[in-house]
Amino acid sequence: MIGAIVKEKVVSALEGLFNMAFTEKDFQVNQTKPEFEGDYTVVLFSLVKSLKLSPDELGNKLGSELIKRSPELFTGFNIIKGFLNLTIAESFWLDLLKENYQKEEYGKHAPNGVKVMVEYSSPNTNKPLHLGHLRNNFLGWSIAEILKASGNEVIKSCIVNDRGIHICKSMLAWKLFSNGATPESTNQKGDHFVGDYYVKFNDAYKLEVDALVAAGQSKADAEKNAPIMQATQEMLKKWEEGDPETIQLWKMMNSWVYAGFDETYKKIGSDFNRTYYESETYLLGKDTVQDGLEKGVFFRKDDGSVWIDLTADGLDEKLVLRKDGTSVYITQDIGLAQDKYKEYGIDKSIYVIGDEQNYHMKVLKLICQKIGLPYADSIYHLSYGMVELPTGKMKSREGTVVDADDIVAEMNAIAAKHTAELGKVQDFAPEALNELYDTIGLGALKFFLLRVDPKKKMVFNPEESVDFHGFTGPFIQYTHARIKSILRKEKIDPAFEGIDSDKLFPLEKSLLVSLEQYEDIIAQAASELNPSVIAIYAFNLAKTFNSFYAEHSVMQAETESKKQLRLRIAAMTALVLSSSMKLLGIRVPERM
RNA sequence: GGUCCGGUAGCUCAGUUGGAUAGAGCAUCAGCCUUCUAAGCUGAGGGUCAUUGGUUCGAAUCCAAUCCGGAUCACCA
Repeated sequence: MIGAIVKEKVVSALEGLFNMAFTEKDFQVNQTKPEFEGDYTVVLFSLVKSLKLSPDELGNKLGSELIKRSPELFTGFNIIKGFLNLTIAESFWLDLLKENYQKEEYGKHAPNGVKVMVEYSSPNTNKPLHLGHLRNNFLGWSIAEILKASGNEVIKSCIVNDRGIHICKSMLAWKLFSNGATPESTNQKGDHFVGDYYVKFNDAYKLEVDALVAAGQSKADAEKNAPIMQATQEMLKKWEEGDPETIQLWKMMNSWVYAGFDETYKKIGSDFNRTYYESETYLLGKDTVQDGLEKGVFFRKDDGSVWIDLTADGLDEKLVLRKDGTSVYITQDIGLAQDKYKEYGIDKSIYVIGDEQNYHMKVLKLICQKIGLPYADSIYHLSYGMVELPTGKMKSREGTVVDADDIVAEMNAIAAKHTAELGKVQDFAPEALNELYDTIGLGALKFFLLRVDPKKKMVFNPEESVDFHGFTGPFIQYTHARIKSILRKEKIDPAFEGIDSDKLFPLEKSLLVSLEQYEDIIAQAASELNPSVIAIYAFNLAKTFNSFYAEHSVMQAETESKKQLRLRIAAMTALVLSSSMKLLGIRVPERM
């Protein structure tokens, strides 16, 4: 905000001085580096040339003019090597503090009337969630919150991949190997239970393939001819024909999985306003293809299959309907994109999907544009990188996946261990302790997965990643708890009026400058669709507060005025820490 | 091979869209708990920003080429 105000002021000062038009793009305004005096800096180089002045001359003119025009905002300036460093009036920072130190909604933007759908999570019903899914869920949830905070109306959606050959694999394995076992009978979480049968299928399949290869078949033939695979194909056919027995088995196993997912979602805090099931959407989009054929968007090949030619866009030809008239992956995505519009009238659509689908999403957007979907230009693929282990990629076949439920439980256990060692909350009741472990453990995990740029792949080291010191969630939570401890002991006097007369110490000022930026940070995170912007901001704010905390006492402040000032700064810092962590889906405790 | 993404300290990552002496955390070393919570604070060491060339007042950032890593280019989803 203040950055924008400074720019505005500079533009009008320049126009007044030189009697010509300027825009905010003609120069840059940055925060002044700590080693120089001042708060915000105008970079003069880009103006020097056109105005034919030396940087010093221009700086002096501009600096004086700014102070002359806005003495209430600018109180001083200096020029160093082409940089005009401006000092902002203390009253500006103090007013900001006075107005906002207890405003819950501080930093949030007014509604902008834009409706956006965020689709995320999108699980398969044949295996439990793993670490990669967690990154997806945390990203999606956080992006939705950030968009809300920046004024958008947000609909969180989820598409469940509940049909297809892979689902039939676990169904068949259950039929063959379970002897009627259920999650209840084995005391297992439903998604893990079903996931185990998916693994059992693959084991059995591999044995059959090996046997056929040993008997002289080629690998490709063996993979096709393995009896268990053929039985699976048969089952998929039955499912598509609506065979009651198959459908019933499918429903039963899905219900197990959903029960497991619900538990995990509840634990990690994911929720959705609208859930789509692929079993209900997989036939969508065929009409659109017919339509597009007539309009010439698609074309039919001799064998009857339907394609779109994207070579002009630098891509290939892409199939949208098989020769037998059945649809493919992209077909239903086209249909679903239209349904979303019909149901909600959305202006934007964000898909949180891994970067291995960059090509697919590019094709989807192009097709939506060509068939004239109203919001097609605002389809955005929030593409995120894989989560890898120090040993390399996670591979389910090699048992190197980090299971979501396991890692959440492990983080809780570590939180419990640290908390016990520190011994600060021994008076907590057991339920309160468990809640605290949840808050800290999950906070550490979420922060770890959200603090890096989504599009980058990341390494998760089970040993090092669970650190609770430094650039972590618990560090910020701890800072919040520290502040709350002060505020429990010393109350703010809301009627106190005499704060203005005091000169701010550098760390007091730094905190206020940081707090002032919160609104801009939300806007930046929303426009970049990047929660790490928030994470980095919250960390820096907490760090500044901790330095302040070590340097200055709140309760033993030099004067009553200083005490009231610092209490307000502390309260507002706690507020913004809590608010920004909430945008990441992370709770902050009162004590820890 | 085509397309896209990435390469910054021993490790994991920032770098405000071209600005001041490239910054954090972890790890290492040295200090700080009779004073508001030490999950903290202060300081030190650690860099050919993959390489080469170009653009200009000025490049980690923009352009070109090269090297390395990854993803993708299915009538799977």
